[in-house]
Amino acid sequence: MKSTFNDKQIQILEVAETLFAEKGFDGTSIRNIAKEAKINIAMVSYYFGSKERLLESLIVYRTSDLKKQLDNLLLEDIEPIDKINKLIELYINRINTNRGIYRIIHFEFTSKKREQNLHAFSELKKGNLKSLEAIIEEGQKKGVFRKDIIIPLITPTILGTFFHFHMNKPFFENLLNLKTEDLYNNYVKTNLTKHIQQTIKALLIYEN
Amino acid sequence: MKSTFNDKQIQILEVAETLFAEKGFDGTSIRNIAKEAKINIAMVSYYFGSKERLLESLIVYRTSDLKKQLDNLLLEDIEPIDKINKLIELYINRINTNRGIYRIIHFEFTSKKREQNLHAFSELKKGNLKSLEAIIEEGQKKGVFRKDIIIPLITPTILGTFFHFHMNKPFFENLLNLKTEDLYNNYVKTNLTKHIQQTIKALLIYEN
Amino acid sequence: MKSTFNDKQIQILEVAETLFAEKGFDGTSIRNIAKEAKINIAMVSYYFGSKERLLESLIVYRTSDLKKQLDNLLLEDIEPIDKINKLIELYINRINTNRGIYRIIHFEFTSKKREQNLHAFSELKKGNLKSLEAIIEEGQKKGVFRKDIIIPLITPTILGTFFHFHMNKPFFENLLNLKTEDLYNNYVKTNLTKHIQQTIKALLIYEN
Amino acid sequence: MKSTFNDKQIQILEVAETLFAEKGFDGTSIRNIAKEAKINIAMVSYYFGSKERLLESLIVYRTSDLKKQLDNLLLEDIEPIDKINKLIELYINRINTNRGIYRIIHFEFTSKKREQNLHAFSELKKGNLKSLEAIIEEGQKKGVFRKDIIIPLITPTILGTFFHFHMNKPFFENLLNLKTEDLYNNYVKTNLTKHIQQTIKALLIYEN
DNA sequence: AATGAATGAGTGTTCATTCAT
DNA sequence: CATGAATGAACACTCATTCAT
Repeated sequence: MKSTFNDKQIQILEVAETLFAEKGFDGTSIRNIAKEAKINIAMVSYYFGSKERLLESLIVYRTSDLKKQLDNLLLEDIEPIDKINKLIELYINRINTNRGIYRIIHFEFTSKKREQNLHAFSELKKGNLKSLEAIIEEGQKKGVFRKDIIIPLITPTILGTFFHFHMNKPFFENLLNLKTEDLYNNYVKTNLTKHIQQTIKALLIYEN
Repeated sequence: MKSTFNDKQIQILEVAETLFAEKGFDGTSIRNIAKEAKINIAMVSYYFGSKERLLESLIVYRTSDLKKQLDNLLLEDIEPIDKINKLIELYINRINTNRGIYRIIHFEFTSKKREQNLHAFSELKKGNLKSLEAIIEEGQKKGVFRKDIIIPLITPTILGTFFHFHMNKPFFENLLNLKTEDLYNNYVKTNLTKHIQQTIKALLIYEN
Repeated sequence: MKSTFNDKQIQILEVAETLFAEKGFDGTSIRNIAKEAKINIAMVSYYFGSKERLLESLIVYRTSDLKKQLDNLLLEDIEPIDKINKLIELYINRINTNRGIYRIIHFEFTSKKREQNLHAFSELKKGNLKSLEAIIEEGQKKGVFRKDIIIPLITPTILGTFFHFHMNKPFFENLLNLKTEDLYNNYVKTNLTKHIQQTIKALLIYEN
Repeated sequence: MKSTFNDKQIQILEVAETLFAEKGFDGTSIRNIAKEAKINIAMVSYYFGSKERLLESLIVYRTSDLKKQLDNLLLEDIEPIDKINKLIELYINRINTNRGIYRIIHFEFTSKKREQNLHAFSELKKGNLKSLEAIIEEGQKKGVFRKDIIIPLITPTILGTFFHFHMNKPFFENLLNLKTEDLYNNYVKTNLTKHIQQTIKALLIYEN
């Protein structure tokens, strides 16, 4: 799919992403965005119609290629548990790289106020769940995963663990002595990812 | 600790809690609060100094007795795994009952903008972690828990799972057919709690 | 009835009256009013809620005592034709003195956009019509007025003639050589008033 | 006079007429016009120079043939009073048919802000007055009209009555039970026209 | 101790117009 | 000749806070 956003729109979207992530949607003013992006205040309304629709555009802009990545993963010829591990890695890597947008999604699309706004976003979540179901059912057929799994609760554990860690970044930076951004990122990519993979594996495989 | 808030302050705090939870801190105006609480607009500044300090007061007001509950749990004479299960139950029950404040905490104290504001809140988190460490170390000594656990990552899994579920309430209500508030609450108290307990148990006990 | 407007509100109302009359409602900005009245821009919203409601308040402020004047006239012990003449004089004098508000009424409350807004204003018009009907029916009973009068069309002739004259002030000032405001006002009070009185008298009395 | 407006200009003029009549000049934006007329926003400035000059063009476009109609009337071989009646009918019919433009004229060219703008419009009014004078002087010479008439005040009575009625359309629709546009138009063409004709006749003929 | 009045700064949005192409 | 892109200024309105009483 070809992006429908032009250069200036992308510039605005990226500045908006940063600011929304830092200060929240309501905490960011169009003037903030305009100043940071060095564009005229009127441009946001001009290009996106409204601040609200800028947010929607931002979600579309950032999530449009996730589905493709998931589909590719599903087709790989590897064991189910490895698919799960790769899926976790993919999620965490994606979110950690695009921290901004996922933080925004996490914040802004959970309040009653905005929940109904983004049909596209709800569809994304359904698609993600479908992919996960496919993998787990494959594992169940092969007899390696337990059969009494509540699949929709897996995603909250994967994403929730990461988000809670990330949302409390300053706390964990301090606690785990992750003084630089690199140390933090490295911890996420190794220890945190591994923790989540272990957790999910334990849940999927071992008796309780 | 004796509460230092008078009746009117408490009235304001409770209205603020509801509104902050519904619309976020920036999305809630002092006017909203004043109108809802049927008090004068100047009262908020008068009683709390500023909107920001109202938020801080709110955190203090709502979290001051959590520590006590945790301490009591630690002293109970039951198996470590049961303590963990009770801890999970306590957390989820507390958060689910006081959704407002935890949602606020989750939202407002994770952004760069406000992270440094609440020393007290950081202390709370450290205290919580200490309690969890105590239980797990007890289980490790007794030989029932694995020794290679990264304890600080347990909390993100417990709380993150719950939060992610709760943040996507509309999505899961729809997906799991939880049409009423009662059905939703019941699902949280049974299925979701059990899912988290199983997850943590699997993680703490089984080899990987 | 005691006015419910305080000094500052009255100050705003009077400035608004002048500006709305000169430039129309849409042509006048809250900034214009604030600047002219030397008050803060926020005061208009603060005192009246919105620009629209400022206009409503203005109508109420200026028309609230007209009914009383009409009632007094009805009770006078004079001939019907003299009552009509006095009514015309009263109308013209009132409108000419309060040109601003009547110009505004004439302009702003005739467009579809705002017609329904002011119930009070519609009631005023009904009351005026009632008074006129009372006088004319009295004259008809006394046998001095013709019986085939369409009473509701009298008001358009009285007010319409005046308004059309007034709306084309510059044209008539030039045509009739009314170089000063005094000359203009005098012409209205004598010649124009007399013209309208003659017109209505001729209509009410003579056969066609 | 050959129209100097091309098709696109005429399209813009006609949309502008409708919108100006409905919402006033200041209440109508170039965007409104462009959208309604399905043309580019820049077209208005491009074709007419500015929004103000679009209004002027509109007046010219719509009033350019009135003079001709009046001249024809003057040359008819009928009694003066019949000429007056025909003149009234002509005016009301014209205005009622082209309500849009006359409403605009009535609204926009009477405020201080714009009065001086349209020389052409002032000339139109002078021409109209000349025609009326010609008819009345003819009647006076024939001895059928009174000699003490202030001719310039006749027009305000004719047009003013109609306008006041029309400006209070909703009020009279309700009062006179004119539920459909047809009923309203019919009332204007019969009752209102007749009322004005009677009024002017009474004024021109009967002693006071 | 409590509050109504008031304010300057800021909000998102729309305005008429310009200009490069 | 025509227009999409762009803009600075202005719009009505709301903000958190202050202050005299």
